[in-house]
Amino acid sequence: MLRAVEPGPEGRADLAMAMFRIAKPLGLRPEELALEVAKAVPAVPEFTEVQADRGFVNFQIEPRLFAERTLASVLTRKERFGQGHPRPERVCVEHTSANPTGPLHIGRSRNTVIGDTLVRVLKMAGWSVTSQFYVDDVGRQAAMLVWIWTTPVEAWPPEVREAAKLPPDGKRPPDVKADHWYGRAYPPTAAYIKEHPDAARSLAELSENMESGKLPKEEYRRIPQEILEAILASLRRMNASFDEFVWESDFLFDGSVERVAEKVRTSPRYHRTEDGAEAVEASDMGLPKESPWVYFARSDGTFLYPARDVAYHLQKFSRFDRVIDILGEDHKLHARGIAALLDAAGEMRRPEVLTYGFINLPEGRMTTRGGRVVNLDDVLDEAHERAVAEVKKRREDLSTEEVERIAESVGAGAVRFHVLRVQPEKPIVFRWEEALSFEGKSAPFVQYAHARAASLLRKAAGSDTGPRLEPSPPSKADIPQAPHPKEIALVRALSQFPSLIEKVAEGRSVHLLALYGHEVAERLNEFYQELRVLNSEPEVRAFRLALVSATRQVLANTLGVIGVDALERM
RNA sequence: GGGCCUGUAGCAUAGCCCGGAUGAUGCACCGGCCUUCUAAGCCGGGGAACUGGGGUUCGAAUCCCCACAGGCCCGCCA
Repeated sequence: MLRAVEPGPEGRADLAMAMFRIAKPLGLRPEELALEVAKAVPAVPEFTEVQADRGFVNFQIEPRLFAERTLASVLTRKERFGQGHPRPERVCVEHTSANPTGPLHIGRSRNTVIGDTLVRVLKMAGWSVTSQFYVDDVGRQAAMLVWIWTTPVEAWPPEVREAAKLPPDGKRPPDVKADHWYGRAYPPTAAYIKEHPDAARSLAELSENMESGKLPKEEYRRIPQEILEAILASLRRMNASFDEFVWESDFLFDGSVERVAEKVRTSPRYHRTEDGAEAVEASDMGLPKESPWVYFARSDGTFLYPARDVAYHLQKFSRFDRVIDILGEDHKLHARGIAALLDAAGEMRRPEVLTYGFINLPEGRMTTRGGRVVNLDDVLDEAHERAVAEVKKRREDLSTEEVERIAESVGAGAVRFHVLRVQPEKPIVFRWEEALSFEGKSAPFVQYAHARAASLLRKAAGSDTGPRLEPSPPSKADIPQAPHPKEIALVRALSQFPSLIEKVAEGRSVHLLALYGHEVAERLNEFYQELRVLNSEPEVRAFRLALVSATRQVLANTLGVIGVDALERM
């Protein structure tokens, strides 16, 4: 694709056209063609200057008109600035879907940050979006939770009891969240079962009773449910939430898994091993040639996870036009297996799979069983604590409650922004100092710019404790003959928001939103440093107030899309 | 061994899909700026032949091939 007109280099041109490609077939020198073209462009009010420069045709945009149109658009559309036209398709975004066996670690939070941000940006772009969390309450790890926690603590295997480090009375202290509490026994139980075949057998039996419905689901969902609630509480701190929860076991009981299996058995891909295990052949769908099998049922007849996941996806396709899954890169191959099973089940549609790289620690990969994990809650708590110290350092006038509230927004925002700003496929090495940075490319930097703008607007309206001034769009007469370069740069940044939303929604490149937020904040800070607003000359005051108001709005919209609180003061 | 992804200043990143005009930003470093709108800020400076090697092109960080390095995966687990 040939992009005829593109942004020119900073300071030289607002828009530029390269002549090289066009010049060649015409047998002309690009430099000459540029001169010709520049001469031929008719004078329009949008451009102040059209010039040839070494094979490029450079355009300068008329700043007053540009400012007038941009500010009018922002100030009339307000929180809807950037909103795309409604689109008829329904989209489902499944993300996070963490097994409710313990607390979320920071690595898994990347799934949430990417997924929740994508949901927000797709909504802004005009899609109707439903977010789903797939709750795994089937299989070994779910059974393990039931197995250990329905047994009185005194009856636990001693090594499990010791490794779980429960208090002497074995009761959960009120300040310990359910995910952290139940999660304690999980790794030692897993280790114990590995060592003890008899335990493994009784676990398998329990698992079977769960799947067959002998054990009522209310019974075995109790603990996963509690853990899930606790996980959701942590996610809420990061402004992430879900529209729907889909329980894996439901597909077992409504017969949909069985129906999938029946369909698949008629497929040419279908394969049954000598032992009676069932699989599908998928060497043509990216599975390794050495083991092209996607197993969906064990030889004892019980179903494997892929069978349930396919049933789940068929349900998604029955309700949605587009299905997006956010997965860790370790699930890439499984996603191909699901695609193969969907194919065998006669479903031609495929989920769009977005994968992201792991968050590792400087000393290596995070492992729950090795005890080398950083929990999301710990990161959020630490972020909160550091933010409290920062806020107190600069604001002595605020109440304790307000300091707490601001610190929570700043801390959680910093964490979310830190994870968001990196292109998803890149691995991240988690370092505390970087994750909890409150300056530079960070959420607090953007929040700070928003708070500055908000403060200016309140003061312009009369009082720092009152409502913000809401200027109407400036008329051309209000706009200075020659706006300051800092003003133009700011207008230019604001004008890019709608097309950015479009681009991010289209390409699912959510990290660009964080970068854009930083960009706008930086432009505002530069403007703020150089030019006065409140006590400026009367001929520019109205324009600057409108510019500040528009900037605040765009910052608020950007922060809204990335899921970070836009603060009035900090 | 095979497959997918990544490799850009001391560190962390954007740009790569869709090739263009002196490679952008943050942290760190050096030097400035709080008696007027919040210094979580601003201004200035040093620091990169974009992992290496070939190729395509008027032009390559960007496209193609090879090599090297790192991440992830290759279960009748989920």
